[in-house]
Amino acid sequence: MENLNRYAPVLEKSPLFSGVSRQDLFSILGCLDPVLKKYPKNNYILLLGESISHIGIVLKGTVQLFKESQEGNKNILLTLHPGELFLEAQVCAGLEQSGVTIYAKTDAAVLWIDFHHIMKNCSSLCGFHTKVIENMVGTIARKNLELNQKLEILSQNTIREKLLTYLSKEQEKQKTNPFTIPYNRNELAEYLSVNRSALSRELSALQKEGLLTYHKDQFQLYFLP
Amino acid sequence: MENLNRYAPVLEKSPLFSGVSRQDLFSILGCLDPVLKKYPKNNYILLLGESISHIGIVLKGTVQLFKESQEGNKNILLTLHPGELFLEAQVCAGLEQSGVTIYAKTDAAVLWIDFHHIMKNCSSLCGFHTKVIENMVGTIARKNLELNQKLEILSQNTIREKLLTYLSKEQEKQKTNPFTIPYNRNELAEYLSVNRSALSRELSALQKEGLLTYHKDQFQLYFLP
DNA sequence: AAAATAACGTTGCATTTGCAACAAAAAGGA
DNA sequence: TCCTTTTTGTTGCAAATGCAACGTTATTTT
Repeated sequence: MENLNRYAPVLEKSPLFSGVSRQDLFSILGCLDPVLKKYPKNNYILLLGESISHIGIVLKGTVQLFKESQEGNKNILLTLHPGELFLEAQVCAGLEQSGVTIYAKTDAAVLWIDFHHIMKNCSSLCGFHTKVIENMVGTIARKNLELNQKLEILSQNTIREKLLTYLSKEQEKQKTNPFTIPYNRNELAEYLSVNRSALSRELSALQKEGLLTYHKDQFQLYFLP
Repeated sequence: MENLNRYAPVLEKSPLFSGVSRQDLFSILGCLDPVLKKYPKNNYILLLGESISHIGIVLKGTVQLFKESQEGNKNILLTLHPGELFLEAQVCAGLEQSGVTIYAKTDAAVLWIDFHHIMKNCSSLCGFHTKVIENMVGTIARKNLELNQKLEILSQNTIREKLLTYLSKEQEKQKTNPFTIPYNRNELAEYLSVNRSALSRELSALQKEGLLTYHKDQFQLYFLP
């Protein structure tokens, strides 16, 4: 548990513990029986098909979720940063095996918490537990809305429309106009499920037409979303 | 509350109350302070932008969720039947205004339950509450996985792959081999976000190649998923 | 039954996209 | 600094897709 002290700032700002004071945080953690694990850069955290019973909290580093097809193609589903949860939907839905692959893009640390420990009220800490459960529901619900947004992007039928939909949403989220996206070209192409060179082609066409400018992962839009 | 008696069978089989006996059901309902409302055929249940604080349970009729674009195009997101929940993700995520329009396709009845009443344990009924909360989390989490499945389908890059992915999943779900899909061609094309005639073209190609046979909404697969 | 409507399949053509190969630019290492 | 590796842009070509128009088959209505 002492090891966890250094991650207290991350845990405090984690959506799972939002609204919980640092003191209460450690009371709750003592009750949730969490497991801290560390993963070196470019190592797998969880493989497709492995059994799952715990939800994960990223404490350090960048963690990516992939969907692998039988042919071995990898498709980025999510990129996670410290404080964020993963596997919570699968575990809460009662899945027993992972349908995704999880990967440490940088050196990473993950806190694993058994789902049943979260849902079962222990007698002494009901108040805290209620808050944690509420936070977990909220987290899953927000992820739900995010998935809906990605569906909206992927259901556009041209690369141009996918790009404009994605960039608009990203710009609205960040509320600044030159803004930075969290993907390089390859990753963006994977995220949008399109060919990388076709994506580059479309980007320069959009720039030529004056709809936007970009450099690397910096974008500026010249149209109203 | 008496009015609710006639809807007990629907409520019992609703995912929100699964595993709850009829007796307990009414205890819980007394504590959740639900509001029953009826809507005539072809009337709006909720407009875009209206404030939301309650989750809905369809008690009777067919209810449709629409996404409206700025241009006014309406896009069916979901068609709901008795027992099913709606707005649960939006409300649990803390959204205060609706991003969708909801509509009574037939005469309908809806039970509205304040989200905060679900999450706040009342002193006397903790056991029931825990079950209801668990059900709600599970429902949102499963919807989450469904969205992930649709994302997997839409992230395939050819119509052929989208079709085969969709049909495989549908076949596995139904576990019978000549099986029936819930869409006609137009709806299937919309679901897969592809052109209808291109879809037909691909279907007959697949049939010609012996991978499957079909007639209307009946499909039979000749490959192992 | 006849007529009208809707659903589905087919096809030619224009556009979009994927693919591959290569060039240019940027980043990282020795 | 120089060299290597990675990232990004460019382009020709083939394949896939959207689009539109039309014919056929099912379904519904009168």
